[in-house]
Amino acid sequence: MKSKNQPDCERCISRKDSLFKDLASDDLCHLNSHKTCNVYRKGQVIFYEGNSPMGLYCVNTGKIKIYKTGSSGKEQIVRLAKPGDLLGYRALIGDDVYTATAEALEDATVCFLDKKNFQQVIEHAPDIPNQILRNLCNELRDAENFIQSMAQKSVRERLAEVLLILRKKYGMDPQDQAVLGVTLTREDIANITGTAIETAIRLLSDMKEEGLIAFEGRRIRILDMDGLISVASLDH
Amino acid sequence: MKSKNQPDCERCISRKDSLFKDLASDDLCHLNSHKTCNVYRKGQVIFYEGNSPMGLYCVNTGKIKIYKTGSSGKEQIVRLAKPGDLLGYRALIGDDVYTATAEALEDATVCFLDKKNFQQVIEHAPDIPNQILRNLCNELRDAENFIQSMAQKSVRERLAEVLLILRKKYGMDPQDQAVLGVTLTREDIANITGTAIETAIRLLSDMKEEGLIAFEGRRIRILDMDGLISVASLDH
DNA sequence: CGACTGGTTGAGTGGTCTCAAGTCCTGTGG
DNA sequence: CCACAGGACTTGAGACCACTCAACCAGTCG
Repeated sequence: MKSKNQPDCERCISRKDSLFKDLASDDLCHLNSHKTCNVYRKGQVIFYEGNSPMGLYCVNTGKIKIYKTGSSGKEQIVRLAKPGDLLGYRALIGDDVYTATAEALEDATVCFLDKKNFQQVIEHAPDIPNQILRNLCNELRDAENFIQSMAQKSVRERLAEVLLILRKKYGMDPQDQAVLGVTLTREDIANITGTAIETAIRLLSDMKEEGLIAFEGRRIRILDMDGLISVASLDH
Repeated sequence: MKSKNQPDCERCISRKDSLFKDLASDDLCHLNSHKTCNVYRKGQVIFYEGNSPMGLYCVNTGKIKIYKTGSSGKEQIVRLAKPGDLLGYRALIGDDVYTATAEALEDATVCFLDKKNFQQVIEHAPDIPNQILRNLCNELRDAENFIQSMAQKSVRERLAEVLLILRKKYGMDPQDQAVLGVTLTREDIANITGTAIETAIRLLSDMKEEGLIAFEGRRIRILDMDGLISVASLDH
């Protein structure tokens, strides 16, 4: 899985979105020389729920899902990651095992920085913990919002909300600004929404009938953003 | 609402459970002289969802619920607090408004430290952000666990889980180690579990019939801990 | 060509919600 | 002291949303 050509952090296009965006040139060099970078094919796992963290992952390219597996075997996706996002720092900082599994939604390159070198990078860039702090605050807010949605909204509302979350997280297709910038299987969509596959399919079809969205293969075109927003919060 | 006798941080019994447990004596003095302490009666609100944070709250005595209000007016309790817990730091650090309301479940004293003094205390005790970081990690983990429960478990399972969470958070009655250390209304229990009041009551009654728990007024006695644990995760 | 994965639709069941009625308890005022 | 009001709690009945099971289709890959 080890890639031959290690990406250069200094030239990394996703770095501008990451915690390391303000790193000085020589610290960046240190980071660069101590990281290892791996390629994961679609469906491969970056780390498993229950395992101990050895370091920090940084997504270079590709999209990742982070999910928990229930006793019945059903996945619940609790977070999504894109280039520039860090993975596994909750367990690392909290001195905990991974409480979820990270899996590539599409072919991805993910850099790895071990615990010791992460500490060293932090010493050179003391603002990084602050940024992680803010990151965690946002994730906690999102998580609590989602708890409320799960508790109080119908599946239809949540499904519309999930489409809006996907848009916010991954943006739109650069070639076509009305098409979601991520393609997921129906199963993944159901596993974010927290519903059965069949229910997700039925409700997506309903939205298609209502002219809110359209399907183009696995891609989803948003036809009526305001309509989606209103379904996500007001109906019921 | 201002209390006459400001509690002394140096003697604060809840401080040993808080972020300030390792503060040096003179820093503690600074903290002490810059905080204000208020008494809230049962049902009174410490801060409201949507408002901007002015500082940090620290629970001295009493129990607090933190909840979000849905469009239908129904509360979803997303967190609980006890003496020693900090409130409002997510919004403060994340430079965000409060995304939930904090309300006293019983008469409570809550200290307040404004933003500026909080910064000063941090400068004197640089380990505090690290502790906040770890705190956030734990809260995020708990929140993600709860998302999974909401998504995949039946109300019955979640209700048993909530009883276990209450036990973990508030412990047992010091007078009687089999009785939960917190008394909530059925409505609050329903609002943590994410269900209707009537459903919560029905399922609690079922558990009583099954000999898992017993009611003593509003207090809940746990008769079969292992049984509860198995209901919380295995049944379905 | 089969096997397999992802997607779709139908039918039936049941868990959970809502509405409604009624009881119990506590505090308050006459 | 009693009557009453109001809040918390309980139970019943009916409706409906969402789940499960099952069958089937379309595309892909070896």
